[in-house]
Amino acid sequence: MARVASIGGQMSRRIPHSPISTPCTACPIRRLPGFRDFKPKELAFIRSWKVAERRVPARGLIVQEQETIEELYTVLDGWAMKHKTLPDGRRQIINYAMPGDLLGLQASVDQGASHNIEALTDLTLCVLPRKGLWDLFRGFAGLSYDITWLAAREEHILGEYLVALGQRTAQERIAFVLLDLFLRARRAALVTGNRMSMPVTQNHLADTAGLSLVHTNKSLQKLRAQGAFSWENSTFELLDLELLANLAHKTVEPAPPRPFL
Amino acid sequence: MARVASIGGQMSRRIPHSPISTPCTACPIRRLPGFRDFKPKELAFIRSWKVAERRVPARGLIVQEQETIEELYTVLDGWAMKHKTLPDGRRQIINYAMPGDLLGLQASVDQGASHNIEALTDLTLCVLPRKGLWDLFRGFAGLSYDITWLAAREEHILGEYLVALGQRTAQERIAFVLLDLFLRARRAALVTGNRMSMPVTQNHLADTAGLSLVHTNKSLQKLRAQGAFSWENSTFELLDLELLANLAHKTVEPAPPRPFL
DNA sequence: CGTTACCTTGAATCTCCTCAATACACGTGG
DNA sequence: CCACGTGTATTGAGGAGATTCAAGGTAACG
Repeated sequence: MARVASIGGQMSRRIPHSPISTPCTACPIRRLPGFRDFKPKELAFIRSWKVAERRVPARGLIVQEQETIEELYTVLDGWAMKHKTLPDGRRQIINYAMPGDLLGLQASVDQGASHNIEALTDLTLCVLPRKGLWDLFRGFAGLSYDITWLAAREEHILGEYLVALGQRTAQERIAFVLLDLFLRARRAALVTGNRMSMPVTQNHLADTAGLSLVHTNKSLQKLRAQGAFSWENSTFELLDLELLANLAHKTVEPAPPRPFL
Repeated sequence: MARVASIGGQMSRRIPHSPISTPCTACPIRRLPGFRDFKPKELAFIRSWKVAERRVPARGLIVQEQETIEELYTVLDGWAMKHKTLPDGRRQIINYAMPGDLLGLQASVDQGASHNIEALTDLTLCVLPRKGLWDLFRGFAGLSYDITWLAAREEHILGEYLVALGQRTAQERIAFVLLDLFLRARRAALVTGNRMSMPVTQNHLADTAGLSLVHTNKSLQKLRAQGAFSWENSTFELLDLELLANLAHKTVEPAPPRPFL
C-alpha cells in the first residue's frame, strides 16, 4: 500500500546477535564470481572486524531512518530493500540488497540513515562495527578503495533508476526493474537455469517504479503477454533476455568487476 | 528539448589545461562554511596532486558517457550538470555540481563514466590526476574517508531525487528541485540576500523533474503564483523558505558538515 | 472459518503529454 | 540597419496514460 505508512516492521534491534557460524575464510560470498581475492592481511583484518552475525526475520527493520548507526552489515543471505516514506505515507523504494551487498555505509559515514532498510526475506547479516571502518581506512588502502568503489556503484545504480523514473514509460520501468533485479540476482548466484525466487510483490514493484499498484498490475500483464519472462508464485524466470532489455529500452551492460566482501 | 539528443556540446577535451592561478593554500573553496580544516600534510598532498586548472565554456562537455577518465575534478567556479540520454533522445539530468563539488569519482573508480557531465556556465575546474587517488588512499586515511563521505552524500542526494520523481506531483517536484538547488548554492556561497544567479532553463528543470517542458512551464506558473520565490532572467530569489519547503512536501534538513576540497 | 496478504478487474477522473503556434531576446551576416 | 536563425518562454487544445475508487477472488495461516 503505497499510501499507507508501513507500520509492520518489527523492531528487531533487540534480537541478540548470533554467534559466527560462517567464518570469513569460508564465506560463501567471497566465492562469487566477480569478487577479487583478498591478501592474507586483508582477510585477517576482516575476520577480526566481523564480530557477529545477525538474523532478521522477513519484514523486520534493519536500519531505521534518522537513526545513527553503530554497525555496518554485509548481506550473507536473503534480500532487503531500502525505502523512504513521505510524511503522508507515500513510499519510494530506493534500492534492493542481495547477498554480497554492503548496508549502512551511507548511514555510518554521514550522520544518521537517510532511509529505512527492511528485510524482504529472513535475512542473515554479517555484523561489522562502525569503528572498524576507521581502522580499515587507516591500515588498508585497498579495502578503502573497495568501499569507495561500492559507494560509487550504488550511486551508479541510483542514477540508472533516476533515468528510469524520469524518462521511461510504465512498461519500460517495470521491465527495467525486473531485468535489473534478475541480473543482480544472477551475479549473487541466486539464479539457476534462468529461474530465481523473487521475494518482491507487485506492491514493491509499484513503489520501486513510482507507479500505482493498479497500473503496475495492468502494465505487468501487457508485459507478460510478450513472453520475455514469467513470474508467478514468487518465482521469476527469464525467457528472453534480449527481448526484456528491449522492452526496458535498455542496452545490457557487462557486469562490472567487483571487489570486497 | 527532452526528445532531441543534445549535439551541441563542444568537445572541449582538446582545450589545453591552464596553469594554476589559484594555489590550494588560497583556495576559495576551502573557506566555505562546512569544510573541515586540513592537516598540513594533507594540504601539502593536495597541492602536489593538483596539476592544473581547466576551463570549460558554457555548454562544453567535461566528461562523456562511456569514456574512461584519467582525471578527477573539483569545481572551482561555475555550474555543471550530469545527465544521461537514452538512445531515442530522452534526456534525464541526474544531478548538478557547484563550486566545491567533486566530479568524476564514479568514472574513476568504476570503469568509464555512466553519464555525461556538461558545463552550464563557463567553468573552472581543479584538475587531479586519477593516479593520485591511489596515493591518497595509501597515505591519507582521513582524506580517503572524506572521499567516501562525498560518494555517500551523492548517493543520499540521488535517493532524495528518486523519491521526488517516484512519489511527488509535478508542482512538488519542481518546488523540490528549486529548493534543493537554492540550498546547495547557498552552501557554496553563491547566494547573497536570498538571491542567486541560476544558469538553469525550464528545459533543464523539465529534464531534471522528469516532466515535459510544457507541463513544467504550467506547473511553474502555478507555483510562482504562490509567492514562495521569484525567478526571472536567470535570477532566482527565495521569498519564503518554509512555504517552498511545504510546496515541495519536504522538511528542511540541516546542512551536513562537509569535509574535503 | 475468519483474517490477512496479494493479485485482478472495471469505471470514472484527472494529470501530464504531444502537437501546434506565438512571442521575445539575442547575435550574425548581408 | 534589418532579416534571419536560434534559444527560451508561453499558451491553447486534444488525447493518452496514470490515478483513484471500488469490488471481488485466491491462497495461506492460525
